[in-house]
Amino acid sequence: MGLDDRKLAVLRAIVEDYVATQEPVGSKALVERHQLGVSPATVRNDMAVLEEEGYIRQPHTSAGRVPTDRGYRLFVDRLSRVKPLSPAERRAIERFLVGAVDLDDVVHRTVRLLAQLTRQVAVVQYPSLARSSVRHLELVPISTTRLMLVMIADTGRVEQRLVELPAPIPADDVTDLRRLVNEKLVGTRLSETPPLVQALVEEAVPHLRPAMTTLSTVLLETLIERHEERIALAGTANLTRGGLLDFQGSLRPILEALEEEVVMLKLIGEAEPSTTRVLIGDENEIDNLRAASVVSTGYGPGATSVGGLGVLGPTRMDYPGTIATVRAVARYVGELLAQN
Amino acid sequence: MGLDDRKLAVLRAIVEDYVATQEPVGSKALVERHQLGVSPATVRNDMAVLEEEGYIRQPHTSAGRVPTDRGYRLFVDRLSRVKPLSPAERRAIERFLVGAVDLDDVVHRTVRLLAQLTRQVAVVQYPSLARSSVRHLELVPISTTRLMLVMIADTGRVEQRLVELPAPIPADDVTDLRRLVNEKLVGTRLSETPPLVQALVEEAVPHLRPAMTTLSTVLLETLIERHEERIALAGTANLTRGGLLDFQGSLRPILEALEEEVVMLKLIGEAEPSTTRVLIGDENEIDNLRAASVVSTGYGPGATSVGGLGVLGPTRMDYPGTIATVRAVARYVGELLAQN
DNA sequence: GACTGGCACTCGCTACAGTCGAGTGCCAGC
DNA sequence: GCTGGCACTCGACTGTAGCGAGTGCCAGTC
Repeated sequence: MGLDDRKLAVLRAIVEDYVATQEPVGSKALVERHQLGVSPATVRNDMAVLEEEGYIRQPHTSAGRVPTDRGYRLFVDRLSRVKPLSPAERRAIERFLVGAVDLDDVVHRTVRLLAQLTRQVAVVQYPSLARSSVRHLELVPISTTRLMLVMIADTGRVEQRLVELPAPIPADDVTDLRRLVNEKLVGTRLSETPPLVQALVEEAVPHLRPAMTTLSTVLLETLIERHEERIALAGTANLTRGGLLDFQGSLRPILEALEEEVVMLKLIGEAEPSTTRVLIGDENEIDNLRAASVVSTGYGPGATSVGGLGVLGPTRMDYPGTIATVRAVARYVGELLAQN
Repeated sequence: MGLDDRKLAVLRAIVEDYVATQEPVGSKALVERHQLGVSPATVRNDMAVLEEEGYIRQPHTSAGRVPTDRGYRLFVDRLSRVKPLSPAERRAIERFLVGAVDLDDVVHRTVRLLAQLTRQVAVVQYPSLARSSVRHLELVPISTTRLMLVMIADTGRVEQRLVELPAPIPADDVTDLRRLVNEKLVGTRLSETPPLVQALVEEAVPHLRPAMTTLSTVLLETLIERHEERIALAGTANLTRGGLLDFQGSLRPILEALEEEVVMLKLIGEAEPSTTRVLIGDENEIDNLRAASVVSTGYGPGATSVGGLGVLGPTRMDYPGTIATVRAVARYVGELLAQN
């Protein structure tokens, strides 16, 4: 029911203290460390209400209180402001990202930076192929029956795939194929490409048709089936901070989830650059991550996202700081991509 | 000193039991579970000698014995045979690796397979560029002052790097550059390439020289500085098996080391395909891995290695089984590459 | 009516003592 | 050189007791 201002202040104080100390916080310690202007007894009454409403709980009778997932949620939604980054952090971000030589490098630097600043596990999705446009397609003959298809996307991503042709093909035909696919596909978004690829086969002159058919299959399979979404990870060692208290004693489910690219993609791959998503504990749909929280956002050169990034940590996490860092890093990465 | 056959048999029995049960093994249990043909008292005498020689130790007085790193070493060198793989394992390997569509896919499948079969952390190095030959170099114009350099190696590896030209360059010149670099470099081993790249610059006609200079710099930096060695990891969740006993309670140092590609490369990137290297605990030069063992070997299409692969786990590890699996997987991967 | 001080109560944590038993080292005897 | 026997060690476990942080409740005050 109506939580008055002081009760909210008590909840905020509990969250802040618990995040800082990792220990259940009691009424006495609370009034000592925060200017609440009331006595411990009053705080106790407030706590009782907060507990009844499900925002905090006691690990055992006669222990202090600990925020619940619901408590963190309220804290994040209504009680915290995004901390401005310190100048040192801003500098760290710039220094880290300047000098990246290519996309791989940008992604790797970003994920390490994020892990280091937040001291959590960081996840960065490579710019999604589905949201990229084709900049160029290259066909490199490997043998008479094999081509290497190299696709360069406007996001800087480069993907290659071996094409096994049904029959040997002369060099001139490769040139023709290359010209055809580039004419049709350069500049199109990959998600809108399938009908065009279809058309390519139909319009091809008869003697190119078999090769074009194989090529189109590879194109569709590789590029459109979102099969090729990739992620980078860093900072798994940070999971071991905070002893075994976080993650209810076992890192196993977390580590397992982190290795499943599909899972991670689902987790971080959906937000727009301007919004930041916070998933707290139980809100997470992935069972293995019920003891963890995820802060994620999208990034991209403009207002639309080409990929997601975020961090994963214990529910007992510095949300305001983490949110600020994740946002800032995403913005910098977006700028970096825009320069490209 | 002279360890007679029975003492060696006792050591073997201790290693086997300890690996299986994860508990210190006592003299009585030993004679019950193995046909040693002597009494516990005799075994105790043998154990005393083994302990004196540093092959086993007691966690505390009045506990059973546990092998030391030195004990495992002796076990691996003299007391164990490589277990033949079960048919099920062979089938698993084949099924897993058949159907890989490109090198990335091969590497990813391999590392997952290895993690799954050994139930340890698996590490696979991508085929080393230094040991690859150039199959083709492609230059794709991105803008008038930017080229994408794509290198395809005979191992299937494809690397790309952006080349920022000092001045705009017409399309015809790009064609010339492409022809020149391919003429000179295709078929050469990357480690032998530097002088050739040098020559390219010197022999270039004047108006191509600035572009060629930049290009050669990128070539040398990217491809030869072994900067681009890469690895794939899988099975970190396996570190949490065996509770907290392995790795003396903290996964942190291990996880940290695993994230350092340089460290991992040093660890697995040196053996020939025919040899298998086993590093046990303290033998490891990397401090963070003093509590772990590493089994690694090289793989390649022929008798020379193009990369390394291996697994990392607790010193308390099934060495014969792990060694067999690592070897078998390396051999299969080699065959797969040879077909290419 | 809201806040406060006081008080009895709960219960996890730590320390300590006692018991049990696996495992050892040693020794005399075969 | 092997064995059975025996005294000994010491970690693991159990039970008890005391401490103290923290609570809930209540009567009193502003």
